[in-house]
Amino acid sequence: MVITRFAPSPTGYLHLGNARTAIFSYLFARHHKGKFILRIEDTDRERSTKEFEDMLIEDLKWLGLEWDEFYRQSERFEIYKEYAQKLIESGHAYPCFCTLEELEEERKKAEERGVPYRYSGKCRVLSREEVEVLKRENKPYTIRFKVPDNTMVVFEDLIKGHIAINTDDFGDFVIVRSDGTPTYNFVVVVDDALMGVTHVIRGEDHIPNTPKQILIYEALGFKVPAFVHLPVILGEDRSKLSKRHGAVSVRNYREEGYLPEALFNYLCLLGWSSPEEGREIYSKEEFIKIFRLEDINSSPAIFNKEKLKWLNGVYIREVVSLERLVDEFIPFLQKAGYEADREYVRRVLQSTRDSFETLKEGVDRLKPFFVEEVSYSEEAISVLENETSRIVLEAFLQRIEDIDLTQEKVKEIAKEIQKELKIKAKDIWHALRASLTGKLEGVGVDILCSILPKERIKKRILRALQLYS
RNA sequence: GCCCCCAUCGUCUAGCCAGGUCCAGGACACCGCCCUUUCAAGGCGGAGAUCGCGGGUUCGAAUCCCGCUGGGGGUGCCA
Repeated sequence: MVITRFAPSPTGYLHLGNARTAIFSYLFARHHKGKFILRIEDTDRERSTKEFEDMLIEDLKWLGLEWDEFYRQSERFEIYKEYAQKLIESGHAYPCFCTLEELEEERKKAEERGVPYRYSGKCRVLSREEVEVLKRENKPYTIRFKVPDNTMVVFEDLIKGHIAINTDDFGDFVIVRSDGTPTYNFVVVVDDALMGVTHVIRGEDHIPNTPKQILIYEALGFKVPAFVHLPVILGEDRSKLSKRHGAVSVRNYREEGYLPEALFNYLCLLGWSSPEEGREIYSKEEFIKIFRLEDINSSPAIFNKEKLKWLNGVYIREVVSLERLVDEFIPFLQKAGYEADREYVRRVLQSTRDSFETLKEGVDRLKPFFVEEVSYSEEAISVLENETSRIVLEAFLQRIEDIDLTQEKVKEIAKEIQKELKIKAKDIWHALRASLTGKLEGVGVDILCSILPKERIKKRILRALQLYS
């Protein structure tokens, strides 16, 4: 059975790159009817917080991911301790009493001489007696993994292919900190092995860690899983997507009014392309059905907000159901301080959902449907100040009195006014638009009139008349 | 510095593994036209890549090989 996992550390909001990694892991597991695990990697107690963990989980759920098992590394320290002990006993690891300062010194020296830095292995040769003495003196120590000299560690990455790295490139590394907490490269192996993870899917920034981990798998007698290193997501300037590129967390996009399905879909399109050439819109279920690792591109992709936005627009106007759209839209309305009953919102969106690309943009564009009174732009005011506008508005008011306003009816009335009063169509619509929306651009006036309660229409026109004619 | 990864329109990509059907296809963005009461949306069309560069191999290379360059990542008692 295929088992994959997503293993974020709760040190910030869910990053787009991580979200994509999670999605691919999830899709791969579901495609193979396997298991998907969520594991919180909070071994770094300094930087990890419960708040971020909660946010991470919330955002993952919002994206539509569900997991079959959940773990938190901070609750598994006993297990790691046990395996660290095993490694020491089998001679694969040893205590290291070097201080941070000593190591810094070594590093600096290496740099000065222009040679790649590796831990010297000073403590590797300490005798059992020396270790006992130092321990008795209560000297703090880390535990280091003993890395064999000049050995090629080789693995077949399912995306990158054959990768070979020489152990001399890294040297003995720390697996347990001096405060007793285990480090990433060590716990990730213990957990993946114990949890039966078959495919380790993660960002390519982990490639250099992989040989270290393979060495631990082997030392512990665990089966080495398959590795899948996803290309990273880059910002416009081709450097790794990060905070300085602006909105980079799932949360940001959620708050901007992006639909989870659209973000999910877009993230999948970064680096993955459908075997059905040309098709880009897929539901989660469809993705699960056709997702294959072979279709993942091995080069990094630049995140393009424009395309995400376009895709979100596609979802808003034609993919999600009206009811879902209403559900998603209402919180944004409320946040903007507008109130409206569900049925009204439903009617508004039914005829306007094809004209905006994010929910936030939608709220802005549909303002005239939800506010009591509008405020006028300079251009709108200058239109309203025209004599023609006054005539149009008065004529319109007169004619809507006993009529049930539909889009067609509004157009009819406009035509009547055009004919009878010899006023250009453009001027009629301009006047109506200016008085009803306070602007010269936006939703169709006929649509607005067919949905906005007549009392409000009258009130707005009257007010415009009062103020500017 | 050292190690590793990557390289097709501005961007995401198809094609590359199994060389000819590719003077390179699609999507976003861009430009133009149409629709139209405005702005969007939509429809139609256009421009945009000598496939990073240089060598090979071959009758033939985006596709195979070598070198170079460029970009990215890693180089932690972070993950």
